Amino acid sequence: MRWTKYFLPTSKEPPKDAEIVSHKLMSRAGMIDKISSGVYTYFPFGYRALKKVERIVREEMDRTGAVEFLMPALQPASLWKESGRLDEMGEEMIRFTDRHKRLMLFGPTHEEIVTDTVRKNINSWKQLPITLYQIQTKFRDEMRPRFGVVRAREFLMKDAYSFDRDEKGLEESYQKMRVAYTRIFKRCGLDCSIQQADSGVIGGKFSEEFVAKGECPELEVGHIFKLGTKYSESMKTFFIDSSGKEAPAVMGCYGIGVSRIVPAIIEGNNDDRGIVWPLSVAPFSVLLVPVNLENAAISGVGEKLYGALIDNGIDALYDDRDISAGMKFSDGDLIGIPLWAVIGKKFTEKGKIEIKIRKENRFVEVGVENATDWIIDYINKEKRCTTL
RNA sequence: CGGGGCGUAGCGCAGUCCGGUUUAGCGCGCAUGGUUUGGGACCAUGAGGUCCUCGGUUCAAAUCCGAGCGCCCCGACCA
Repeated sequence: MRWTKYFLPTSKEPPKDAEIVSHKLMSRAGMIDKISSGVYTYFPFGYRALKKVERIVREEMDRTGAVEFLMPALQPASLWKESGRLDEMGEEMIRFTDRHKRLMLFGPTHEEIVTDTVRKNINSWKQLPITLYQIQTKFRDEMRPRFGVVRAREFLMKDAYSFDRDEKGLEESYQKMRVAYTRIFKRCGLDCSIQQADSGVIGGKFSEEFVAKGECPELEVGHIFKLGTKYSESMKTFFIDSSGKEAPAVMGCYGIGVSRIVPAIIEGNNDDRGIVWPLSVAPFSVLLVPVNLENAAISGVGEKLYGALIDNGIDALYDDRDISAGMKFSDGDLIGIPLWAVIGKKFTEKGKIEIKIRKENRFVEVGVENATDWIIDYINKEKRCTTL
């Protein structure tokens, strides 16, 4: 991507309402833009980070054998009446009456829908166990949104629901998810602890939450629940077991605040100059910095290197703006791309590209012809470390 | 939802107490021209405003009064 063709508005000053470092940096680095209290637009740079996280989540969920699908954000209140949660959820749930005077809501979570799906389509023990998941926008009318996208009223969530024949099966499904969660957060560069938690409105008998470390008092980035038969009993989700008797499916549900992971990563990966992305979730892997575009030799090599990186499938951002070197470096630090390839002084003096490793603040000089290979090697090496 | 604060150019703010030299300013950003080009450069010129909205007081309102809307902070709440 060429910076001049991209939409990446950076700024020196954080917005006045930003309190925590991740919120300040996400705003300054042109990742998000507040539209209303707790409601944000993801700008392209922020959206890329979100998609990187989403991909890791998806890969790890698929690895457990969970099956991806998509439920509606818009839901009829009637299903919630059935489960008994219509009154329980209160004002946090965004409700409205449609033109037919039917009470509708924007889903804050999806136990009711998925339970309905399973009761209509699964009736034998042979079809179990199954775990379904989706990555979708959730709506919660938080009393007090804050910390940027950390506690928003509209946010992206991965929610998974397991259905088992019995308690033993639930235990297995639950443990699979627990392992997957650990892998997901590790791959995202998050340092998480697992704590036993209150199950709240979701209910069930046991739950654990994954809490990311950082100055931010929130997060919690994931929460897994053993629901048991709370929903399957109230919503009559029964199957015929191997002895021919009717039994309620034993459920678990597992949430990850996908959009919350992004600020959590930044909380743990920044310095006084800006974000320091882990390679696994960085919006771009490489930042290409030609120091002076009016120097034909520099811009020539810049173009060549950019082309070579793109041809090799490396997601590179080419800073082709005609601005001072200082500005490029400052913006580069702010947006925190892991690898930089600087074409400047060392190039005009001795034909070397300077590769900066952002997190180590270390420079490596590489000959022009070796730069692409060096970068590819580095990226592959890092990938091996973080894929486990 | 209780308590507090704020709303003036794209962003950050001063001016509001004490109404009138204010043509409503400053910094950043933006545009044009020139000098620059390894850590947010400099000079010159310029564009950009329903002073949150509505109503009231007054000869006169960004400034005083009332209502509304929006945003933030503290608390309570939060799969």
